[in-house]
Amino acid sequence: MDTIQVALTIQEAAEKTGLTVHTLRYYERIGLLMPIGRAANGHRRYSQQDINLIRTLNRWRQTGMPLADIQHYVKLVQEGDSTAGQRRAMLEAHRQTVVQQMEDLQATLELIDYKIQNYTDIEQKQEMVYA
Amino acid sequence: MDTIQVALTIQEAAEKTGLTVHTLRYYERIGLLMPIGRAANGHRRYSQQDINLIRTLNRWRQTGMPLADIQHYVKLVQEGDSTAGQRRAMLEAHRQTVVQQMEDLQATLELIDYKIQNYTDIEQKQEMVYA
DNA sequence: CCTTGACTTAGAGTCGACTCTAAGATGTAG
DNA sequence: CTACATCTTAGAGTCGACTCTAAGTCAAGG
Repeated sequence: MDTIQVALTIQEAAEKTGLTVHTLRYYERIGLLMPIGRAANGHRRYSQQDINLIRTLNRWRQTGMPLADIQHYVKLVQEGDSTAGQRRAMLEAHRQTVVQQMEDLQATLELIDYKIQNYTDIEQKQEMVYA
Repeated sequence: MDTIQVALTIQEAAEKTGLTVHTLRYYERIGLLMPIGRAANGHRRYSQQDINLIRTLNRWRQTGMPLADIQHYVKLVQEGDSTAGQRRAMLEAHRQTVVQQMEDLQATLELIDYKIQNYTDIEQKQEMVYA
């Protein structure tokens, strides 16, 4: 099987990942996403692997992992198999924060629903608790 | 029943709400949390109602509601019953973003677990997908 | 040949949300 | 009476994460 090696421009990569071209360059500058391949004229060329990595990083970012940590994670990935244990530890730590966030969101959801119910009650002439 | 009217200092309010005294003053300056009562000497005195409001706001904030929106919400609270509909609409909108966040977290959790499983497999001599 | 548009870099600017500092008032303990 | 803690204000500084600008390169179309 001969897989065609796609090589997206920064514009196309931006579309595929939901980031802006500015952000893609910024990520590269701070040491995330290194190294991105270049065309003969110096333009960036994003491989499918790059896109996959960026999509994964987006998930970490969306769930509150600081760029500094993501940076560390990517560095471990680049250092190869010997860092597998450390990466696994990072994932397990992040798993815990995600679980915690879900619990917080669940609690907030209950509060919101309780308050919405209060507003519904008010429409039936009851008194409202403050805020 | 005679409820004792507690009036906490800013220090005590900070302890009860998990914010710093700096943040409490900052929130007041930007028009959140107004008006906070004052002692004869000009020092802030936080009522139980203030503490309750701050705790509620903390939940909104922890779930990604921008301070500007929280500000708007508090303003509506202060304007009284006539704004109940608008407040309800805000809560319902925020409910949606919270639900969305939970879905994102769930998806990320699955990704994390999948990757952790990969690391477990690696320990049994399998190949790892990139990142 | 020249313009247009997509790219490049280094560096400056913005934004949200704090976080801290400086200078001064006041209340209590020794 | 004085030292110390705790408060007050206005305003400056920080931090994370972008976001934008300026100046320049380069390839393709008219």
